[in-house]
Amino acid sequence: MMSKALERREKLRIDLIQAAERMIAERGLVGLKTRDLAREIGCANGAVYNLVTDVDELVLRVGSRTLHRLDEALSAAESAGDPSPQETLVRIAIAYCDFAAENLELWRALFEHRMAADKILPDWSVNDQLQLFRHIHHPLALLLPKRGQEQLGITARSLFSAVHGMVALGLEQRLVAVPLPALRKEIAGLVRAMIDGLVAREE
Amino acid sequence: MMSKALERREKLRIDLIQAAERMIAERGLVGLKTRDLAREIGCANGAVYNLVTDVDELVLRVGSRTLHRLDEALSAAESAGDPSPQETLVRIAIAYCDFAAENLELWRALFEHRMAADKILPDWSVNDQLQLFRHIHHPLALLLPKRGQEQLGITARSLFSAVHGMVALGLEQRLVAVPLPALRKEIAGLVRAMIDGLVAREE
DNA sequence: ATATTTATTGAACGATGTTCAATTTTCCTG
DNA sequence: CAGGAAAATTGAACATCGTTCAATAAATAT
Repeated sequence: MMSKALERREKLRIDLIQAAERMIAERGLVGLKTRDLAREIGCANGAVYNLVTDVDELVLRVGSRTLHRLDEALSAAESAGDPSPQETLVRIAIAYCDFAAENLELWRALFEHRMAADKILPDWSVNDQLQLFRHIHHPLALLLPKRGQEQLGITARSLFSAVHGMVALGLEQRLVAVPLPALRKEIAGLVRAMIDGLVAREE
Repeated sequence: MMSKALERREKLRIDLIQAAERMIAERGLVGLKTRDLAREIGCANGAVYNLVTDVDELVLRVGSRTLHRLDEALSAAESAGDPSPQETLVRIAIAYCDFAAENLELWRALFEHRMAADKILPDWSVNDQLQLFRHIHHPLALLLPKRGQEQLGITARSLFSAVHGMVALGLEQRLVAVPLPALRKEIAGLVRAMIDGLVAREE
């Protein structure tokens, strides 16, 4: 039942996604071109649309891979080192910063990509994204024991967003680019301050 | 000396920028098309390039207007209400959030727009952007009297970036959209926590 | 008025994402 | 294994962009 053809298709699909990943990493989201992809994986331009319905889908598939790698990086930071919740949250924030710096274009693609407003993004893509807050949730629960799950989720999201903002503007070279070590130090300082403030207000 | 022609040109240029502003506000940065602009201001497609060298320049000009309006909104928030530095900073953060919500596409265009890597952005555009941290700088100086100008500038930038991150991810409809009142409340809470934490660490 | 300088035009160019009829390949059946 | 059905692949064609530029029109200077 189409085994040979399906195999080839599947292999090509993987090649395509990897090629897209390389291309985004090297030239940014705007540097992703179907004709270049086709040439790189050895097929016709139109064949890309046999493997993927859209470039949108392609970008989402690359984004899924990026999110999973990011998830691994945050998991590693979560478990390694000082187990106190404060320092765990600081490590996670620094790990987020480092991942963004080391995977700048792929990380940017996660947020820069805009789909047509009418198209809804698939479930697997949504789930990928929501997993990120998970890492913050647990240490934060230890620090803020009086808060319910709901409130905790919101605060986790806020904390994540705040760090994201520091990384996003910090790595923007358009303005004065902040040197990475300085950025890491700033993030650590502000995360500690936020935690102190949150814990103090809790009591 | 070309007075009639220069007048017309100048009027057209203003029309063009205003039309671009409307178009971005209505359809986002991706909805900005030179042919639509030309039709709207009543000139040929190619004439757009007599008024502006690029669409890049056009986007930057619209961005400059947006930044100035944002600046006004933050200035208003800075002076109105409780003059304590804590509450002033909270008001500025909320004002940033409100401005972003009310000018969503124009505000997004400030950050979504990417120029070709080789092109350098003009001075007037850089200056516009650096003004924003100014609003935070003064109240923060009152709260952290021991810090020098340099350190203060960095912290101001971090605080701004953190709020920016909360607004950016909070207004993203791709994930679970946070209702605006909830977002405002979250921002106020985290800003107060950050300030408390920063002040406590200062001593 | 006429010549010269300048501004405006809109057709054309080169990319780009996407589609689709024609072709080639793969698979199933007798 | 042969040969027709089914499916996959192709690459030319389409629509839409930003951008350019020779030709035209307008404005200014003489």
